[in-house]
Amino acid sequence: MSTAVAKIVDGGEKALMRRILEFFKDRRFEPGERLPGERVLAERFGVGRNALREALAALISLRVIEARPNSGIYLRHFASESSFDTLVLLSEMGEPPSPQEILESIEVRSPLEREACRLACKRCTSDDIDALRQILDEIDRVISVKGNIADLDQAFHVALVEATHNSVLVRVLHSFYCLSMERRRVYFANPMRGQESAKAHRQIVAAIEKRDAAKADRLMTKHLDNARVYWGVVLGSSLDAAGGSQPRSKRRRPAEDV
Amino acid sequence: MSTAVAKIVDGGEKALMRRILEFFKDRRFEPGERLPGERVLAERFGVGRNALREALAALISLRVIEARPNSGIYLRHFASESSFDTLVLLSEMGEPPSPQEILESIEVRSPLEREACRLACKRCTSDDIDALRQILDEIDRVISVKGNIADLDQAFHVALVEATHNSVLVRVLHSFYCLSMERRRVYFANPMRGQESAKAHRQIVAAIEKRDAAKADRLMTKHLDNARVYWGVVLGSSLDAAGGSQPRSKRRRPAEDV
DNA sequence: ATGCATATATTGGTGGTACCATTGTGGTAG
DNA sequence: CTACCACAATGGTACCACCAATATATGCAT
Repeated sequence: MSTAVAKIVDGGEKALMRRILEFFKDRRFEPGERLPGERVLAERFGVGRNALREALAALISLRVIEARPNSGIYLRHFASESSFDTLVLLSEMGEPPSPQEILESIEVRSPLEREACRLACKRCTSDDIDALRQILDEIDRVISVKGNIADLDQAFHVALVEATHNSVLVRVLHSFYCLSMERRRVYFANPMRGQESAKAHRQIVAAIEKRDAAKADRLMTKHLDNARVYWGVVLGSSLDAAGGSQPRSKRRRPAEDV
Repeated sequence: MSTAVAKIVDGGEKALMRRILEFFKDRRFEPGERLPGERVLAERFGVGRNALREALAALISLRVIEARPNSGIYLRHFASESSFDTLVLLSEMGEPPSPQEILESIEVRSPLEREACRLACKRCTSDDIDALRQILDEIDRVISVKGNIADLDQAFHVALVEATHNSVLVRVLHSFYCLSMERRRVYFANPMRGQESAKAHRQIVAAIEKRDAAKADRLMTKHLDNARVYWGVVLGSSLDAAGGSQPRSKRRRPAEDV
């Protein structure tokens, strides 16, 4: 859905933001460096100062740049200061994350989702469980007609994290889900993965319902590990052994574990 | 620093964004609801359409609203869809997070920082260690003159997470650090806490240097627990028993299970 | 009364201009 | 060399006119 929305909005601001960010990369602007004035930039990109300022406002809100009145626009430290949602926005406007960023994202998601499982075990209500079960049923239905459960998979994970009743965690993980939406769609193009996923989901929900945090954690770890390994292989990375989960005794390649 | 920067930028867009968000709250807009047109909003807030659109562009980039051409502006689902950085931006413009959000943030930070410790043990370079030690020395210097180490504390945590060489993790945690900057300053107003913190930092760095992930994790857990308990007490919450980590007496090892 | 076609109003998107307050700079007078 | 002042450049803001697309209203013809 977020993609569909993005398509709607796309015609506007975001294309310009992308061009601006590419401009930064091309020109090798250093963090802290002052970049051309608004009027110059507007002319350079062939847009009015108005449209440019809107794009800059968005970039400011994402902490990519900062504007100092009567001085200029300055590039912030890119990798560390700019918000994670910069990546989300970029991916929404068609700039796919790099393989590196994908694997890094999975690495960050894992401990968060595991924490979500543990918290859900502590705090979930029967309503939360109902919501999860409803999504599980819907997933089964879609699987039975060989549909793509990408959206429902995200809905499940959202519902799960909402069961933690921690709105900050919901927001953070929601950003991750948006970031990986395209990849999720590819992943679930294979219906078999949908079945695997559905099975794991049911087990996780059952563990949460029984308030068995250890089991829920273990199941989620395994569940996420599948995706991590999959993308590690697909992207041909060597990061796989450095994933977000701790050695679960077996299934760990000591190959490059430190 | 981010606060200082915010002060510089403050005069501009952000005040308007805050007013808009307050307007949403006051009017009890429901998610998905269409809100007044740009021209109406501009007049309502007594600003030009231009300034309003810049604020909207920022809110769009944070996924608080979405604009559909030839249709209107629509409010997105607030708690789950809007980005975590919305909170960061709000705090930068003087809207402090609620106690609830503070404790929730700590709850999310904890597993991330623990993961950062583990990853740093695997991947940190001697340069990373040097950077950390340099900050530690600087912290000692400031403590010796009874200064406030809030900024340095953040620098330490940033340097630590940078030692993971995971840029996504850096971005996410950086957002958290920005969000809690004001509180950190309050916390370290008491020099004793600075000393406690410095000691814990040294132990953590030592553990990381020895690649002892279990110990680093344990130390970080304890370190964060101090802050969690502190803020739980200060904010008078009952959430403390539900925090991201277990009671210290239980001495959890890295990923074990719980 | 119905139904289709046209006109109108409204939407967000964009470019342009003029102006403000502030600041940095550079030249000039002392 | 210093002090002062004028000027240029900055981002911040407002207002305007227009566009393309849409939803709504209108009106005409059947």
